[in-house]
Amino acid sequence: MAETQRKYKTKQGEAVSAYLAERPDSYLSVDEVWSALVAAGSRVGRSTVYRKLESMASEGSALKATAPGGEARYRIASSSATGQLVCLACGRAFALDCHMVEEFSDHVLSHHGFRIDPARTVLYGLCESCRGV
Amino acid sequence: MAETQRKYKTKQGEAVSAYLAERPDSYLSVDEVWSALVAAGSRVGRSTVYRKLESMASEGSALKATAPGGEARYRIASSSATGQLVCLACGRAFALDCHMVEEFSDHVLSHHGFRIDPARTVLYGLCESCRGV
DNA sequence: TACGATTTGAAAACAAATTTCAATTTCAAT
DNA sequence: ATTGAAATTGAAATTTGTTTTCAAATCGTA
Repeated sequence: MAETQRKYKTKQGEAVSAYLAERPDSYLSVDEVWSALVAAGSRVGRSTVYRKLESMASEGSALKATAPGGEARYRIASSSATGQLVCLACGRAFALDCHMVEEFSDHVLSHHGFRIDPARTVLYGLCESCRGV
Repeated sequence: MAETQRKYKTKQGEAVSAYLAERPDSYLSVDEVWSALVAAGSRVGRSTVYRKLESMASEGSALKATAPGGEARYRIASSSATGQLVCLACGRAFALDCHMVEEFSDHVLSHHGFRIDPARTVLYGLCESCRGV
């Protein structure tokens, strides 16, 4: 099991969360984060990036979406998005900022007895460019 | 790439879809299906179960949900449901039959440019009994 | 039945994520 | 500043889930 808390601040951990924070609306894969950091000169291991992103997700400071290919993607939690979209064609993830998300989940809760957790839910479909229009 | 069409009927393929049809409300992992079939006496390979479930999902006769754990789960496509609910606590799956699903996805398409595919989307959250009330 | 096309399945290949563990780093207490 | 216990790192190994390979078996049509 991955550790859920980290008590010491480290350069590597800071670099990861800083990089996520720089891209508030992108869902990034572990390797994207890792290779960007390495390209930028910080020497950090892949496993450290895995660990940091996972711990951010479990403490709520990052959102995690599992893309169709199977790899996890993360985005910083501070943005205002209410939902998560993943394109089945290109695999890219998008943040959805829409008042209807809350209306819809409220309705499902009151009328169907199920409390949707939007942070854990990924809406799959086709993004604008993959729809061919 | 997995084949998306199958032209010949085979015992193994029939066994897989028959087993899924026997459990209309369960999301089953590949290994659950495979070991149940083997336990029941039919000699079938794991790869065949993978292939058949994947082809059922892509032709629409099964629904695929990638669970938080990371492994894919499949359930037979049910006729009237407009959405799929999976409880994060107990793991059970529920069919959601709700007019707002269509309203919501229409809105996301027209206002946000993303066509949600409800058959491929699983809404995660807490079911009535796991909410403890 | 005979034939070409499809499917099977065991094993190998693959890919993403996790774990291992010795070396390093952090931070609080001197 | 120095110490040392606890936490973190990272390269490599391992695990886990899935896909591919390819020869053999099976399917369905002629």
